[in-house]
Amino acid sequence: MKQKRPSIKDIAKALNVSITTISFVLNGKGEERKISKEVIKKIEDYVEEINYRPNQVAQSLRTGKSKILVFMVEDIGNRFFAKIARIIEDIAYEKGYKVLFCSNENNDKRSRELIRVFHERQVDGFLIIPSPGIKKDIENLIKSDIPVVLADRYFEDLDVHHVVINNYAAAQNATQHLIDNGYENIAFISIDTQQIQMKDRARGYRDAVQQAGLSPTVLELPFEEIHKPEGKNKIKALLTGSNGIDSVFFSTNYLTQASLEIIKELDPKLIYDLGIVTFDDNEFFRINTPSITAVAQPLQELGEELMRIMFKLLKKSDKEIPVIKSVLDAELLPRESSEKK
Amino acid sequence: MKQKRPSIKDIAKALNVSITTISFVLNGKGEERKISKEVIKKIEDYVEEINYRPNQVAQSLRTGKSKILVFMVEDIGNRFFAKIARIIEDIAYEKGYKVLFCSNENNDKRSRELIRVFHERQVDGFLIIPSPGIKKDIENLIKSDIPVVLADRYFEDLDVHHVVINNYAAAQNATQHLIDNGYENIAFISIDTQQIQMKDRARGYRDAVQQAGLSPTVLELPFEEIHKPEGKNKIKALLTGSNGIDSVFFSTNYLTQASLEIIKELDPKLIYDLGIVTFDDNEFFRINTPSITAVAQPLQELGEELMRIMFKLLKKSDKEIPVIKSVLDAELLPRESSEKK
DNA sequence: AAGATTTGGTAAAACGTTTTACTAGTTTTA
DNA sequence: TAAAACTAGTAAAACGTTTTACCAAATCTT
Repeated sequence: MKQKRPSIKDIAKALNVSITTISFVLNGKGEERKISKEVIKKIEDYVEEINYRPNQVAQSLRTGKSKILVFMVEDIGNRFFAKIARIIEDIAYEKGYKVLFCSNENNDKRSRELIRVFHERQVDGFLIIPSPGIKKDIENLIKSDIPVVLADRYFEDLDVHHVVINNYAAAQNATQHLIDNGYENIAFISIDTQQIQMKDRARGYRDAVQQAGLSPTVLELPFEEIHKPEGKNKIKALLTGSNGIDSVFFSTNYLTQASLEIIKELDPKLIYDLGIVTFDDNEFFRINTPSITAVAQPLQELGEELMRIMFKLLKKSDKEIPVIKSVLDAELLPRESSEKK
Repeated sequence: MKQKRPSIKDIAKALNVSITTISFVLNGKGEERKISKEVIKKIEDYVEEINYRPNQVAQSLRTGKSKILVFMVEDIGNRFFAKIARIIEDIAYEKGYKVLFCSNENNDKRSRELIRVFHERQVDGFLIIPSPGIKKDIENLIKSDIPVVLADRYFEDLDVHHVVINNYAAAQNATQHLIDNGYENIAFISIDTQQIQMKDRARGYRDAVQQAGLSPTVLELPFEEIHKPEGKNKIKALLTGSNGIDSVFFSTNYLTQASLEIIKELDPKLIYDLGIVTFDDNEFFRINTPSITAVAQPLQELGEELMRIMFKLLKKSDKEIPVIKSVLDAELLPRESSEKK
């Protein structure tokens, strides 16, 4: 019933050749190893006939390569990461690699655990959206000579391949867009973190505001408060306070989402008056009334660039390759929410 | 520099015991196999000290188990699947399993290829959202005695574990909701497919409409037309035609998304007049003005149920387990888009 | 006190590959 | 014509585990 899959040994027995010969033929080394045309043909035909497929686990054990990559993100349920995941998946499969996705919750302990687990499993490379405190772990990973490419953010004092966007310019540009449209009291709502991408966005915002002679208003929420009452209340306070905020720039998609809900709850009319720009685009921003102005990250390009670097590293496992720091440009998509009111 | 990871053999050498003994201890069979307390302690301490981790590839080769599950969806970039993926991921990791996600594009060829590839890789189980024509492949998979659980849809004439929602009731209920709110000319926009979940939704719609003495209007788009001009034009025609449609029930999230865009483009006011209900919820439906009434599938429950069945199968690989057909209830979330106008 | 059982282990095979080192026979070279 | 080189392969080790089958010494049983 449950007959086992044929192995090289079975083929060897059936064809009366050694398993070595078969292995050579299967790996395209037939010519090189001076195996005769007839034997090659005989083996290839038989392999075709019984639909033999090498056992990849055995191959992995022997070669130390698994043809599996890991893509570690904050949350695979989040649109931004899920979309990139899909792009990466497609590229990887084309080249015979599989991708394991995992969510680190932007949590160091969880990141560490995941890295450990996959390192044990001999994955061939890591694509990582790093949580704030795993610099050491990334460093160790690289020391053990396994390809690592970071995405979305990186560590300033650790030389490792990464592809990010120009957060500073994008944020400055987005803020300037609000200024150009006549907004004078622009708030910046962000996450309280030391991560470089957020710090760059804050810098971009601040510089734009200050250069325009306006004064910044910054609200930075702890990551874990975002979906809790504390966080909500802080956002509410900012929007309804006596500070005269006329527009908001959100640094990331889940803040926008949470805030739009609060705005709707607070006063359904408010959304028409408030100027809004957000980081990270979403199909529903186009559909929404008013449609929401967004800084769209180049997801396709980002995924492609990540994989381009990864495959480069996989080819030359040597660290001969100088560190690649790829910086892409985001695109501001002006929509109704940031028009002059 | 690149010192290799310690293996059992290294431990054996260091402690002067056999690798057998170490293996027994590591697998918790120390007591059972009458290994002395001291030896057990010695081994455990040393393992801890050098932070030894067994090579999982070797374990897989030997045991035939990989501790990897596959979750095959239509598109991991789609919110519905990404959210379930996240839930599944969390449950799996808790039990020491990893999950490989892959997107089949609802395409049979791609599904087949993916199943083959992962079967070769000795994954321990498959969670599949099947494309229409892979019944045979699923059947073969089951024959080779590997756990398979289908989700979202199944094949009527193939007895295999699955967890779905009660699409008929949910669609009927959603349609009835529109009827109750005074809509009289309700269109149903769906995908042209023989897949059971869509057929059930269509049935639910038809029955509700007919029981109310109204007449059905159904538009079924070929899957590949959804994001193309052909599809768009058909939707446009339906919405602006002389048929007097006063409301629409969308059978799936990407249709809703595409249509909302068309509606906005066509006439920004239209969305306030048209009654709208959609399958699959989304955070932005709450935020949208008007907020969009949706049939929310119980994602958490769905993921949990899938994994509950999967683990049951993994324990008793025997097919002793009678086929589990789990049917969950979806929840209608009435919002502004379906209110009486 | 002789056989049976228990204790505390160990040796070696096996999982399915890849790869290194070898060989017997044939052909070429000098 | 003897040495060198090539041809067409093969045997066996290795990757790191698990597991079966075994063993010698100690203890128990009658």
